[in-house]
Amino acid sequence: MDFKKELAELLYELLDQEISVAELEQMIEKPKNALHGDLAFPCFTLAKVKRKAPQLIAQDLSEKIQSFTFEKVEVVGAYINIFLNKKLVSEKLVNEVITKQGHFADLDFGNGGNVTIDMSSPNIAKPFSMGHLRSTVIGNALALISEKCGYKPIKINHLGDWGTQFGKLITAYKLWGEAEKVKQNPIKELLALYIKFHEEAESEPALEDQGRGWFKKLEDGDEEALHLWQWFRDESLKEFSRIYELMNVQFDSYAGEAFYNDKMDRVVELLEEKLLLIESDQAMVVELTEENLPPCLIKKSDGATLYATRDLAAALYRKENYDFVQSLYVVGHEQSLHFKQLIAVLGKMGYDWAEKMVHVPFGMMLKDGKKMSTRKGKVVLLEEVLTESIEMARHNIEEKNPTLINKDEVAKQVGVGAVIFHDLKNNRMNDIEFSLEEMLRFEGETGPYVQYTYARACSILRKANWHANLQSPTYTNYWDKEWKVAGLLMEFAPAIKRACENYDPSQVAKYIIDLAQAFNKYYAEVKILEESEEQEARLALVYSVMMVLKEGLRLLGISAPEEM
RNA sequence: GCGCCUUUAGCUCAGCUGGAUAGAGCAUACGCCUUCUAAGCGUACGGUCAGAGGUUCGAAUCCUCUAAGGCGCGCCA
Repeated sequence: MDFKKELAELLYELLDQEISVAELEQMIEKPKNALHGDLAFPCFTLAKVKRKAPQLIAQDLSEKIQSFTFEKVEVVGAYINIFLNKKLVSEKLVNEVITKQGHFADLDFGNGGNVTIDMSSPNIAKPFSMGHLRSTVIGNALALISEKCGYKPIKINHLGDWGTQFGKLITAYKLWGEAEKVKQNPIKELLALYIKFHEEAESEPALEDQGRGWFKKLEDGDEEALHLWQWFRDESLKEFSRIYELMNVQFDSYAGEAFYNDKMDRVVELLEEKLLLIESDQAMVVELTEENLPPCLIKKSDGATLYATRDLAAALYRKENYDFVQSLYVVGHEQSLHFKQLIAVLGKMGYDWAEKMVHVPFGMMLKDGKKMSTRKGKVVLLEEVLTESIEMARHNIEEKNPTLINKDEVAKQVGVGAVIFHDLKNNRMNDIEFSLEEMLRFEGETGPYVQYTYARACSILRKANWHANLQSPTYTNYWDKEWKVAGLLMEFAPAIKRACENYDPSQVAKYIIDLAQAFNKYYAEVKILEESEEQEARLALVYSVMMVLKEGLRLLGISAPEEM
């Protein structure tokens, strides 16, 4: 179903095999303006090789291009504009969707290779903020997309369940905490303690030392410290799982930072063996001057380990356990340097797989133009946002479709879908200014818009009592009005490929918006349920759109209600 | 100071490996439900693609510099 390639092969022969098919394929483009056809071949570059005016070359070539696939070949200036045979192509595409259904646009370049995805990774004893939403939602979409491309994703929730903040938290709890209050409202209470610690520490610097002290005890296996830590962790996980359930995100592993506690000595030993570890101001570091990077800190002066140490241990563990062909880290871009260092250290250790590790950075969620800070209590809680969004969806249902049966379920799908889509529709590097209003917008380029389009398509099929028939029907009509929609079906696979290769789910989001827009225009223009000779073909097209929208939403981690 | 990222319509953003008059959504104004879900569709309005050089037949896209904003730069993660 690759018309670009077909054209390239044709041109290859016409141009006396002087330019490779691959190169020609590169030169063929998709015109922005529909008046310019479906494929275009600019002849400027050929002018040099052929030593002939590009317009003449275009004219010359156009006369020789003949194929059943192309219904019209036009020359405009130096461009050859090619119009695909709408009927042939549309029918091919629609029939392919009907036969493959959800597997339409499946790709196989992943070759079954394992891809570990480090994602979500909220911090224990802290609320699940909007910031964590990005990592969760992007990671989940990347997992689904890479699976669609033939990889085997392994989603790892690298929980922030270790580190000096636990020392601080234990200190705070022992000073001001009450067991009852924590039991009643764990995250809120623990967060309050954490904030209080930082407030007090500003005037009482000794607290910081106490915090470090308690963390050291924790690392050394002090019973009281361990007990409190376990308790904080359990309560937090309970709260997180509620959110994951709401968003329909599952993990293959919850191995967080604490999991690597007993695996770090080995890293330090390996570094020593390879003579990479050197002392600097009583701390142990790996110098990265050759790589033009600041040194990577492996051990603090008090002997305690650091983030980098744990991530090295995690990388080794993942390589040994999953033998990944790619290892993704969906982590905010403020940690870019850390990952550069991490990869550089692994490279210095002689692991060639270090280059298979990819930091997938994303912009920050801002509040009033500034980064949200847990310590200052300036966070927006994801659960509250989701709850509001669901309520809003519910409200809309009551207003627009009061007779709907499973209102709660649909409200959940739409509300959550709005939040996820809002996060995924733009380039992940953009910072997002948090705006509840924006997030709860259900019109225009939004998740609910796509879901709504899907529901409309479902509704037509339901009323027509149309079911996919694998007999590969033939259609007698022409596909003029349908062309914009049908032609878009062939863009689905390329969009998925782009999304996978660039770790960019927004490619899929943009594609389904385009398809939904095209379909809604068609829907307004053509009364599909009106009896007509084209009806069978039209219903098949509606089915195709329905299928692709559903699959596109699925790849983003969004479910599609059949009615809303 | 050094490094990374960002800058396109009033706002939020697209623009795939450079190609034909720079596209959506929101907002604003007007229009379209006795007929497939109006969470929709249409029309209008809206642009020195931050600025300056350069490469090219051709630059929002590539290179250099400048400006503005963000993030990071050894014992936090």
